[in-house]
Amino acid sequence: MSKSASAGAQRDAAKQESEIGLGELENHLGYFLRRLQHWVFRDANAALAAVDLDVILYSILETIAANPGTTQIAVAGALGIERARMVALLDGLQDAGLIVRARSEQDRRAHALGLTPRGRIILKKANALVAAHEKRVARRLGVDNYRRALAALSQFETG
Amino acid sequence: MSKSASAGAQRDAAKQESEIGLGELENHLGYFLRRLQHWVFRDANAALAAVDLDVILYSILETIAANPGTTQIAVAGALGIERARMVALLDGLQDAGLIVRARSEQDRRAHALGLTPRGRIILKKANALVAAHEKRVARRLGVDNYRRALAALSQFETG
DNA sequence: TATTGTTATACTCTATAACTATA
DNA sequence: TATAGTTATAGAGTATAACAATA
Repeated sequence: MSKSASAGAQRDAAKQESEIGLGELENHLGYFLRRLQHWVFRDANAALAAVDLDVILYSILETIAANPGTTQIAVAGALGIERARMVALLDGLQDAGLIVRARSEQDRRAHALGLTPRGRIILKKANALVAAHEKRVARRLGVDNYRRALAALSQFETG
Repeated sequence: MSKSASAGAQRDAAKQESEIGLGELENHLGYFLRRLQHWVFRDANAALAAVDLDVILYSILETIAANPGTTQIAVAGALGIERARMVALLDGLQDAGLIVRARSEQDRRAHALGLTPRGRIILKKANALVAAHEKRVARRLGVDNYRRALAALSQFETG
């Protein structure tokens, strides 16, 4: 017998998946991107829950850390988030005491973003969790495939 | 001057992106997966709009074509879609006259899914549009990177 | 006039729970 | 008891449009 109903259901689902063909989808990068991303984000979000973050919030913190004093628009552009959505996300990070929004001196329309000391501590913990997650991804994909995928995908230019 | 306000805005956004660093994100596959997937899905959806489909609906049609008589659960499992959501998606395809739901003879709880003649015609057109899209992805990523990415990502096992 | 941050709205997607008919 | 399909609902994400302050 299986360890639990949920484990059994997962196994059955996997079995059914393997019995079904994908047709043309086998030749489409988008299908595999979506499939892998689904797993990667679930694993990363589960890991980051330990510091009350998710992938999006972590990415925002990391981007601010790498670009202190940057603006909401710049972070939104780098991460592909709508600037309208950034507001609520940054509100949350601010309420949690992880970031500060200061008036920019060069352009008083803009907010200069920065991490608080607490933000730096949480980000450091998050980076350790994400590094462990990244190792799981590499192991799951196969270390060689992981390296190839990272090398190939990182050369894609947005625009 | 730029060709239009929109083109100018895009260029400016790209410029700002290139001026911002990504920190640890540069080492994370998930970041690049999301970035590429964003572009790929937008391009594919734009292409499929010509036959009134999007990436999800196209994937469902292709999966049914590759597995005639398959069930809603099996398609949902293969594509990572919730079975609750499949209902409305299949309703749309059925209303458009592209698929049929028949009672399965082996298990009268299940629907045996199939394409209508019109569904086959539309899918054929969609496959041509998607093939052209796939070439754009390959050109944009670089043909070698594209091949490496497809080879690496396709070896990921879900479950 | 254009841009930054903000608010608001509508639509889509995700995650659940519960119901029905079957098994 | 469990599963296939369905309905309903709440939360998150996406896409837009509009406004105030500022450039």
